Amino acid sequence: MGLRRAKELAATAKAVPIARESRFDAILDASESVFANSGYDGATMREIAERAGVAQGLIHYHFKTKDVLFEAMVARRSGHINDKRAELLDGLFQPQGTLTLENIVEALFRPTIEAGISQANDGGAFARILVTTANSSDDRQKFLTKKYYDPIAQKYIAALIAVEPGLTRENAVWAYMFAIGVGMTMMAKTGRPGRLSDGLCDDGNADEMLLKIVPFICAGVRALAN
Amino acid sequence: MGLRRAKELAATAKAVPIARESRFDAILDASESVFANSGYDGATMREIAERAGVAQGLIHYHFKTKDVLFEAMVARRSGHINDKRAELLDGLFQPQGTLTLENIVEALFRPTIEAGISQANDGGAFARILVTTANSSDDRQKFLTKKYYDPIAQKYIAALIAVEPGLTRENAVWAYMFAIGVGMTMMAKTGRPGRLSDGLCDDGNADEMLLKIVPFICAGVRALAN
DNA sequence: GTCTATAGTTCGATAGAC
DNA sequence: GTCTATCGAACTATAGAC
Repeated sequence: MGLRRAKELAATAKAVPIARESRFDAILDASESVFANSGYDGATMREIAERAGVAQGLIHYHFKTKDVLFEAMVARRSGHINDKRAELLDGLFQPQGTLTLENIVEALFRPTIEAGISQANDGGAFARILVTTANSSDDRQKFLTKKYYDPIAQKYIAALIAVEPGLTRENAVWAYMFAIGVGMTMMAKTGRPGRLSDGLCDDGNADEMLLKIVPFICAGVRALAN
Repeated sequence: MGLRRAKELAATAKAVPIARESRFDAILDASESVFANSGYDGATMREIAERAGVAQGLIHYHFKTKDVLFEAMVARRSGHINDKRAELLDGLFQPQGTLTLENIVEALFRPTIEAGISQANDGGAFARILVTTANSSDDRQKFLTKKYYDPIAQKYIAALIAVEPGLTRENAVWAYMFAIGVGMTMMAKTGRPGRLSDGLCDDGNADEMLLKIVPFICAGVRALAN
């Protein structure tokens, strides 16, 4: 039952195990890298089918339309990433956790980074989708951001206020948006940092970047919390 | 001589006066809003023609291909914005100027903001293009970023080091990239800040946002300059 | 569930009248 | 310079055999 499974995926947004190698999953994997490299409109069903090693017709059997495929792909991986984010954040509030601004910011980005690295086919593909999705004014992407990312955003905004009581709610929302903006430069993997620095900076190395990003964001947040 | 004019536009990247109302300019104006709302692949020549109030064939007479049109549009406005940026930055180094980190960051963003606001047809359209262009891994946009935005980026990176000698070149490049990332959240106009804050934040108000962004970025830069 | 073949649509670009 | 009309290619989606 292909299409039903795809719709469940999109409806629940839960952490469906990202396992290989049914053709169904191969299509979703291929979607990630093709959509990431070409955008929604630039991507073609033919290219996705080719990359997945299946007939084009099979994609329509499983997902019916390109739109459904796109949302199913976002749902599968964002469910996984955001569950991890929520789990890390909740852990910081537990008695054995250490609720600091630094830990919050790290919890915000690490799941995305690790999801990108652990991808077998194309490291960072989904991160690039996440980036353009979260920051697009396109209606489709606005809808998906609202559905899959706004709820977890609210949890992080509340956490920022918890560790920095000086933050008004307004400033906390700005701070969260700015943090996401900074994170984009890490996740987009444009190669621009390397180009601008004659190779000193490497936006392919997520751990090194986290070492720069976390202090940058934390200082910025505190500047808004006076 | 339409196409020649378009190619000169793309080749020089100079501040061509943004004047209306030849059909040539009407096409460029329409391109901005259509490309901004739909992306390169999502935009259609038909929609641009309709928005410009001209026949579709006329676009091809002036610009030959969609690719040339896109670059001509980027060239026209980025030339204008980046000339202004360079002028503001150079002014800070003059005897009568005040070279501070805050002033540098403000000079970085204000021309883009004002270009967005002063647009008659669709405020912020070009800012959205700039955002996706500068942060895309797409080959076309990578090329345009390199051609139109990397030179001015180097000037700003040098300025950051000038005011914050503690910055290594590597950290200065990261700081610049992060600053651009933060600026995106301001320029993309997704409406997300308003949604997340129940209307407290308004990403349509550029001046209010600058008041939040400048302290955030300056604190972040200084955190990397120890 | 998976494939091949193709229908139906839309798009970028061109031709040619004015 | 500007328009109308249309070509040829590429795309999404469907039909039907296996």
